[in-house]
Amino acid sequence: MKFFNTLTRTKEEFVPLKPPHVGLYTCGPTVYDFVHIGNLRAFMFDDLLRRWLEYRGFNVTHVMNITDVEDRIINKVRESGKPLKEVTNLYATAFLADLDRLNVKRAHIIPRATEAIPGMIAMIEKLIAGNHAYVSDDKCVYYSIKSFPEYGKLSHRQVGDQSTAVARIKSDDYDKEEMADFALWKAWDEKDGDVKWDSPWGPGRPGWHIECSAMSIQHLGETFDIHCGGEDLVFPHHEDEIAQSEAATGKPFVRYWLHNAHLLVEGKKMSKRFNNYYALGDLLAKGWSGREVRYVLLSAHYRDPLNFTMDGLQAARSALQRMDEFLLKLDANPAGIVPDLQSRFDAAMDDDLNTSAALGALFEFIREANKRTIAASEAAAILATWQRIDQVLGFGMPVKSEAPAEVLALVEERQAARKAKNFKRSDEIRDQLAKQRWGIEDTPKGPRAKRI
RNA sequence: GGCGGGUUAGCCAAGUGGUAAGGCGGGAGUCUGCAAAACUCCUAUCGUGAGUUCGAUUCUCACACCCGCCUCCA
Repeated sequence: MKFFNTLTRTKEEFVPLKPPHVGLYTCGPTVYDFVHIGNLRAFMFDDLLRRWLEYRGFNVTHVMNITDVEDRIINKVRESGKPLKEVTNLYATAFLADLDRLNVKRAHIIPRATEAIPGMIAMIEKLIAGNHAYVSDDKCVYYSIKSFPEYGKLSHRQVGDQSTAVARIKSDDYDKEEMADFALWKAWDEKDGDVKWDSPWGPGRPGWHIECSAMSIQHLGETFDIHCGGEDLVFPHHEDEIAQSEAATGKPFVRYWLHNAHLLVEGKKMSKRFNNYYALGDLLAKGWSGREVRYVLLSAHYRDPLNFTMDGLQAARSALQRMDEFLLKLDANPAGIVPDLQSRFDAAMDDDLNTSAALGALFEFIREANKRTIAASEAAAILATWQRIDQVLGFGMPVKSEAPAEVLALVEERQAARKAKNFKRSDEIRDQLAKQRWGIEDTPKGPRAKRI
């Protein structure tokens, strides 16, 4: 099993620290608004990775944080006049519901930043004691980049490089020793209202990066296996996490860093301005299912930009119908050869989670299987394999819809009309059933009613 | 300006130093009373230019366009 590690920029064989255990930390949302389809791609990727590890027999501990204190949240609190908890609970609850609708597995542990502040303070104290951080005149605490020579190893950039934007930009807001230094603790300000916690440096709130260091270490240990996030988090967020964590513990922080690419919507950067900004709820309101969204999000490799389109959703709907059709008929029909479905699927996924190739293997299998008559014993084997694979893809197995008695009566009536060569009547009945979303297939074994 | 990613058929999207998976859509058939489902065939010289090579879509170098990061955005 190989994964592309951002740290080394190469595909590496994955070997956990303590097999079969795997510690997995994935960056969760900042709950200041409903998540959008781009955010969801990241969480889908986390889910895929976690499912693949479990499929491969690893015992995964999956931790995903919820960031419930941050500038934009504070803005929301101020604008709405509602307490912090109320604002963050609203969006956190909606977020988890979105995950459910996409059939994303819940992380085993979902810590919230505001519940982990003592741990963050302890870590900051450790950093100050080790001369990796300093308290400024404005009562903020900053991390000193120059105290960590390896800073930049994840994002592969040189700090202090005059060509970087960071070096060019002037900061009037904060009292940092060096531009690239980042806040570990932000002193309370009037505009923060009630949002504040006591600390050895006075009231304030934690900086953004420290929460992930504190919470991941608390739940997974000082060195753990995998840390994920969107590619935008590589710098500065994850770079800063490394700096804080390794300076505080003196140990390597994360062994494999995996980052997913962003997506485009209808070929363009997603933006409210382009009218192509979608939350999951927007798509569901248009009649798409979570399953269809899931399919689209899994159809491209996670490290490539994905073009999310309405046409793509339609294509996903058709593709899923093809799968369902195959599976639903399987027990009645059944398998020549269950060729290398499993091995091809496994090989594709082992190669840095190549879902496109994995889906390709599935469809090639469907075509081969559809060509032949399948014995019942083989049908059972196929279904068992498919169910195993679906533990990873998470589309769910199709459920046969049982037609109600009145539909079945019409089906029989139509069949009688056909026997009597009364095709006008039989077509009428078919049209009538179609209006009730029931389709008919005339098979050698007789008519089959199916949901359409 | 720095770093990174991308550019494959109408759309989406894998992949390989020896002329390119899969899905969707479209066209033509088989089957069917007609359909549906399924199956068969057709639907790409892999952004542009040059180089390396017996041979490149795949390697190298330019160029173009797109995208991400470079001040807390997945």
